[in-house]
Amino acid sequence: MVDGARASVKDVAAAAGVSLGTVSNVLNRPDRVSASTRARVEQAMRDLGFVRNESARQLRAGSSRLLAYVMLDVSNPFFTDVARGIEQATSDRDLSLFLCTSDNDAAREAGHLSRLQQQRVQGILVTPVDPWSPLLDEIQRNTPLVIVDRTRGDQSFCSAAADDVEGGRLAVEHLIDRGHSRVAYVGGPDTLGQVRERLEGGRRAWADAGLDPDALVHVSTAGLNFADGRAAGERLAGMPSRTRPTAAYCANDLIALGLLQQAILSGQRVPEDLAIVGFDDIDFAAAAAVPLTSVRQPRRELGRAAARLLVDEATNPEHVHEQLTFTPELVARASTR
Amino acid sequence: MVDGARASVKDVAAAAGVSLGTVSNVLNRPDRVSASTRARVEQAMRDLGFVRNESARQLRAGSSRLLAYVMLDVSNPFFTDVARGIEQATSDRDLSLFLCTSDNDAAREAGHLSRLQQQRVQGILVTPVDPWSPLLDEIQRNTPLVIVDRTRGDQSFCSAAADDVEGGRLAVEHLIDRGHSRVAYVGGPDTLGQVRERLEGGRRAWADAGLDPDALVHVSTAGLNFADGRAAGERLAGMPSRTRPTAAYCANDLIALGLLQQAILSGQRVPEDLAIVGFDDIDFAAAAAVPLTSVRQPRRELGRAAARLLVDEATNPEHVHEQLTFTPELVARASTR
DNA sequence: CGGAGGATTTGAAAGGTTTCAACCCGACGG
DNA sequence: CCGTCGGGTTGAAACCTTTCAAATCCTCCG
Repeated sequence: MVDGARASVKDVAAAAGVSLGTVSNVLNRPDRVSASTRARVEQAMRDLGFVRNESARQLRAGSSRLLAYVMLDVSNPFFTDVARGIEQATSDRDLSLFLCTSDNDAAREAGHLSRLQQQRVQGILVTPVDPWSPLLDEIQRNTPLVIVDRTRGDQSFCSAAADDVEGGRLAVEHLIDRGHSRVAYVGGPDTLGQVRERLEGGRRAWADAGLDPDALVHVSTAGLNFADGRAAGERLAGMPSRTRPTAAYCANDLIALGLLQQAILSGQRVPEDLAIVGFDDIDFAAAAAVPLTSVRQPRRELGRAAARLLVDEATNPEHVHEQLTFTPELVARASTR
Repeated sequence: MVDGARASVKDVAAAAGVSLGTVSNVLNRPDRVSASTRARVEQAMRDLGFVRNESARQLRAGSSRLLAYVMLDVSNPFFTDVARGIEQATSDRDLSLFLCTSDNDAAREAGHLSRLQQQRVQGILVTPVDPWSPLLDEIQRNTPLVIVDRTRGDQSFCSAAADDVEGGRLAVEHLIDRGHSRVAYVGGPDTLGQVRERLEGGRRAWADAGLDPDALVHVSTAGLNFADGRAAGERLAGMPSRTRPTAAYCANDLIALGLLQQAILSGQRVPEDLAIVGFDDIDFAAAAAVPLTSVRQPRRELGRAAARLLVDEATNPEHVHEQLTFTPELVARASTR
């Protein structure tokens, strides 16, 4: 209805013929102002196209209704599902959620974290590139922060994550049950704690079954994407058939799907020639042409729980850090049947 | 290094023994302050753990360095790819990008838009639930706004989108070339302009080839997801084989993938029994077990272009709205071969 | 008709930063 | 030795809201 310069409460007050305080009351405690005045003020707001200036509000009131989730990789459906879980838990409480993406880059992550801190957001959820980064401690001095899908061993942060060791155990036990005795673990880089833990769990199951440790080979990949899975598939296919693993346990579903595609392209049958287990159970896993056996993490629930922890940390003065661990679950499908 | 109460410029000034204005200069025009003073101030900042209050900065300075993209559906890789394109274009200019997700819900979209407006973000990119919503016009009165992956017919907004009619034509021409004469268009709901346009293009190709209009059947779905694709697959499979289409052209890749899976599960061979064409060419399309023929949209480029338009709208006083249209391209793969 | 008490409304102060005109001071030219 | 110049520095004003104690208005009771 109007031009460039934005109307302020003052303008609205003038237009409605009331004082500044009354306009603010209409905005924040509408019950305290008489119906007729309120109507007049609201009309004036519409006429002038008034939009509350959140910066000023926040500056004075000192609180923001903003949460943020700094995600590692938007392109991985696992993280977008977690984000939806978070959103579910926050929309009830009329908090709004902003998503940022670090794209696995520590510098970008740092940039986002520091901007969020400057914005004085209520709290931050983050799946960090490196959970041990001292930057996280620094942020937490001012801003509630919860780690998602990762943990530190100590009690220094709230976190919500799945038990990766247990997940690895489930995956490999399943393959052992299916009679496999030469298995590849496909994943990397080893700098990721998660990649190591998922392997560790697998190794334990392997050892418990009394199998030859050397028959569980680690095929290391550069990252955790599709393309990495395909590349690993080629390497696997290149192995002499005597020593070639009959099953692959992958550090996540993207890798598993890449591997699956490569296997099919090169004429292998899944699961007869190569059984495949993924990790995360993203929707695309069930929907793959050979539906993928995968270790399911409760992604939505992970997000919801993390959001709850954050809200508690932000609002409850007696908050103590809590490390939630979710138990994963094996979903058997055609790729190992 | 310190406790609850946050240090302000004033505290820093006191600690460093300088005036308030000098601290601000260190922050904003470091060249104007002598090296020794600057060092002293910076040390004080570190000691006190000073974090600039962005609300106050923005309130006074009047400008924010924030952009936001309100996306329709985080779970659709198409949109996350667009988001990455946007991010590419913005990170150069030290703008930071926040992502919001409307999840196809007009009310949530409205909430996000209005909050962003209140935050006085520099500009908003949005893939709206309904491009004709008057809310968009209202927002644009105050805040630069660019429509992504949709357009209005008129000149009222900047937008960047692909030519959906042309895409539909490509898809159907391809199927005609492959000898199909009974084709299903799978997609919905029809309230989406995009769903209609992609069909429209297909119809034109169909008509140009002089084929019977009734042989291009519209299998309508409730939404554009995986599950919708599977459901459509079941309906297709239930048709008597005489009239059953030999090919499906899907409104997007998620539907196509769902359909593909359903087809394979029910024992059909793709493409022999059912050829499938998708739309968008998301990464999962190429990686499906039967790699999917799809109409590629330049997703990253779409994002980048939209971001450029937005920056221009936000900074160039002589800005005129521009509607960018990208030409899609057919990528033929095994699912139609 | 006076006054009590509750419902409304008012207006100034405060919140942390940036901006900008004014000020200070040492150096340099004359 | 004076005047000027310019780099550094200062401090008050301004940005827009919210908050809160104080003022005002009404209604009702005695």
